[in-house]
Amino acid sequence: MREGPDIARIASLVGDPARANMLNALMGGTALTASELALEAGVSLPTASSHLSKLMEGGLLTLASQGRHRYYGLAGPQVAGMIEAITGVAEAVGPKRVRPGPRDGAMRVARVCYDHLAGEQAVAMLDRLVEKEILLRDDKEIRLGPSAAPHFAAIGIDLDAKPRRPVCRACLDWSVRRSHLAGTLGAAILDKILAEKWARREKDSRAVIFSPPGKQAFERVFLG
Amino acid sequence: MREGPDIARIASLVGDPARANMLNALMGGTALTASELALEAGVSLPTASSHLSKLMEGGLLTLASQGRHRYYGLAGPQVAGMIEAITGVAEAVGPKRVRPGPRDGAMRVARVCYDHLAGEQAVAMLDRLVEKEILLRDDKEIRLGPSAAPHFAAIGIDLDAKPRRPVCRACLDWSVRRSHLAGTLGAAILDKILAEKWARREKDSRAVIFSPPGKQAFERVFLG
DNA sequence: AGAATGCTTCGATGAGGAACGAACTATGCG
DNA sequence: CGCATAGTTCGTTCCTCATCGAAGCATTCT
Repeated sequence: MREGPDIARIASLVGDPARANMLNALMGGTALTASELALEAGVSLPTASSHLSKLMEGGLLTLASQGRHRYYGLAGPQVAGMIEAITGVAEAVGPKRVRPGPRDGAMRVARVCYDHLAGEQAVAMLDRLVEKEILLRDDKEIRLGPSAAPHFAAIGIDLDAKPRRPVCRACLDWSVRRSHLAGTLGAAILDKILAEKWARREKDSRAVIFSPPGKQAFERVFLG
Repeated sequence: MREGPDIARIASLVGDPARANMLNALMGGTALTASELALEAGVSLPTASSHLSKLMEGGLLTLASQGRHRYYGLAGPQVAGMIEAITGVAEAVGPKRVRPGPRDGAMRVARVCYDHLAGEQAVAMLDRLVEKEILLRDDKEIRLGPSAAPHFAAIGIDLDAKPRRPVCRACLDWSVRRSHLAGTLGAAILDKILAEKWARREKDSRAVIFSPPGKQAFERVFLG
């Protein structure tokens, strides 16, 4: 019985289904609030809170308090790498799905990441907005371009009427490995997509399904 | 509550102290019997047996029956990589020892990861092999370059005489946070290092200690 | 200030699972 | 054959820990 780093302690933190679901959700790269993580894990808020404090104590999470919101995020790339490694083993060992189910395909195309759109559609949209210089990206930051306010106003999105959360944020997309648009603007765009009924959210999933006319409309407005 | 690979199941297998000790012991690369693992984990034989069947069922171990002995070993490099990743997080998160003891120093330089070499030496070796284009790395995959076969043949490593395990694999090194070489090639190189007596294995540890002339020889062959 | 929201703590309940001793199976040795 | 060694299975005991409802803080909105 040798003494080493307490690997069992770390592994058992990930070994609870509720906590595993939370960590999995955080693999998207965005920090999430306790209630979102509770929903994600399928447990009540008190239970989630208990799990979160354990994960914090275990050093797997970081906490950013913003007013009455508390955003939990993965503690770092090393933790993310560990989750990825465990996921890899679980996939290799688990029932080998011959075909990646349709839900997985839909998730890759478009899904909800916290409160904004993620997936191939979202990455394409950000690319196009930057290309048209409506948004400007320096390094890893995204800022509004001069034509941003009128452009979004024309679509029905008012950039000024937003709370103090950052308007633009880059959020790393796990399926495409590139950034998509987060922040209040990202959230407002997702709101519009759902309000216009261009797409609907799959029940009990983060997948977002565009209707054929909805997809056309979306592409006309944001990719045109 | 999404459905994915059952990461909690795998993690909880590692999350029990007794099982974690067993897996840790198997990271040495040699297969061990149930009684040895019981001793290693500090539990009774029946308890160990129960744990071992769970690990088997979870697909983390392989079993080789030889007469009345049953040798348990890690199921593959992927599992070893996962254990390393978890160990890395545990070390990073655990009580930060101000001074990394001498054994830790040796571990950082060179150690056994399942059946191949890890640590700074191993990372440097992979870097050099890629630099010389003997190996090619695309994204996260490593493949043999055109000159690989003759190069390794000259050293006495036959790349064709290998089973169906992948020849090259990247394995994330927790101490350096970069990849080293796993797969059958990684295993063959470790074999050679030990066979040539360039280095010896520390008793009851995964540390690998190079002798001064052995280190020179290793660097001439693999870093030259 | 008061109300509403987001989150944590407390307390009670319950289920899963880790542990071991004893009994059982299998292989090897004289 | 019997005896010893290696390992698994069974049954029981026990304890941890996940879970939730209710109540308690904290922060923001009106």
